[in-house]
Amino acid sequence: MEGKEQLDKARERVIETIAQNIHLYGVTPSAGRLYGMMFFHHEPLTLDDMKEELGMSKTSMSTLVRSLSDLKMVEQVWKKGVRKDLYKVEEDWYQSFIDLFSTKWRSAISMHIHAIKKSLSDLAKLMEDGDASNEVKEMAKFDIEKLEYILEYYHWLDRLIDAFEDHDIFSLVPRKEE
Amino acid sequence: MEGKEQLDKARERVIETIAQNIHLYGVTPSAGRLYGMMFFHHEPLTLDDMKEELGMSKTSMSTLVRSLSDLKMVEQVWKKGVRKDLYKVEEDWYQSFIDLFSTKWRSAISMHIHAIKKSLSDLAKLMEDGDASNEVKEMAKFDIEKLEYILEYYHWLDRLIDAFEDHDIFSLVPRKEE
DNA sequence: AGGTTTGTAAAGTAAATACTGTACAAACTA
DNA sequence: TAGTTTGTACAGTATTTACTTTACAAACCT
Repeated sequence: MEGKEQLDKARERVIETIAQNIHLYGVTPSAGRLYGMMFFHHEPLTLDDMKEELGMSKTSMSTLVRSLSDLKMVEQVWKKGVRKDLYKVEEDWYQSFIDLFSTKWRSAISMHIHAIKKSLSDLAKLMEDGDASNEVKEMAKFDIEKLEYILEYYHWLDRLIDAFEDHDIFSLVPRKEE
Repeated sequence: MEGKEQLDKARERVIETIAQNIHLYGVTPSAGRLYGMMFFHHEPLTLDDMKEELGMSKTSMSTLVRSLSDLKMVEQVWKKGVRKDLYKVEEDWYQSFIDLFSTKWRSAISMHIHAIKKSLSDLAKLMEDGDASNEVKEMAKFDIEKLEYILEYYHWLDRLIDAFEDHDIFSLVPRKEE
């Protein structure tokens, strides 16, 4: 197969770039390499295929492919007659990007909102407390202001993710440049 | 100072939530704790203040504060008469979020675009190559298609970040909910 | 100038994470 | 039914990363 080397080199370059930047998705370079390899495979792969391609243990393939699935970057496919689990990359990269935000940021936002609300309520009680020193109340007042500001910010983030999930973002930034 | 305990507890809750989610910014929980602690300090802090507050080494404070500065989450301030370096948190969280994307994604995008363009050009040469087998050319054709697709995607990402940097995003998702 | 103070580089240590090999349960095969 | 195959939990090892201690250069102060 004359020319296969050049082809592989062209692929390798892109795969390695993915591996080096995939930390933005919160996974390791190995996961990036796996993803990149799968990207250039036109057919779905089994764990044994991956093990073969990357020269890593099957256990690693299992855990890496799971982490990519959790991020919706890889999906399982079924093919009749095939017993092994098959996986392929999610082809819609725009959607993958959106899913990344949903999965990674939503939970963080709700944790933050929960913590802030609880603290705000505790501080409100403190402001009512007759025993609390004026000095403390003064600080509490500052904190309440700050917490209200960041609460607003997290609500904004939440609406931002809505805009991605609802694909409203494409009206601001269209998929194709005009 | 009656009530100080409750105040500190309310702060601690928020700080710990930041620490647990700061990995989204690509830094460690310690950096998150530092950031959170600084957030509730109304005055700028020196490295020694931080060391004191967190009970960590001064070297760690230096490296952590630098990583937060790189993300534009913390900024250095000057105060006449004070010899030590002073730092405070960037108050505009919306801007910090935008800066996060600029700093973290821009470089990744340009690396990707560079690699893809190079590989596309190599594959184009391969297609012209008389010696290359038809089988290889067929694969190369597939790869070119895929690479053109993801190149388009990265250009979209680039324009997306423009929309953040230019604050156009606020016309789609306003800061305050109406 | 000499003597401090301040921030960070460099080297070493402790802790966390990534990866492997073994073991086994669940699903399939005959 | 017993015998395979397949995916993953678990335990152990290797590598990486986070943090500390020591050391020192640069800036400041008499």
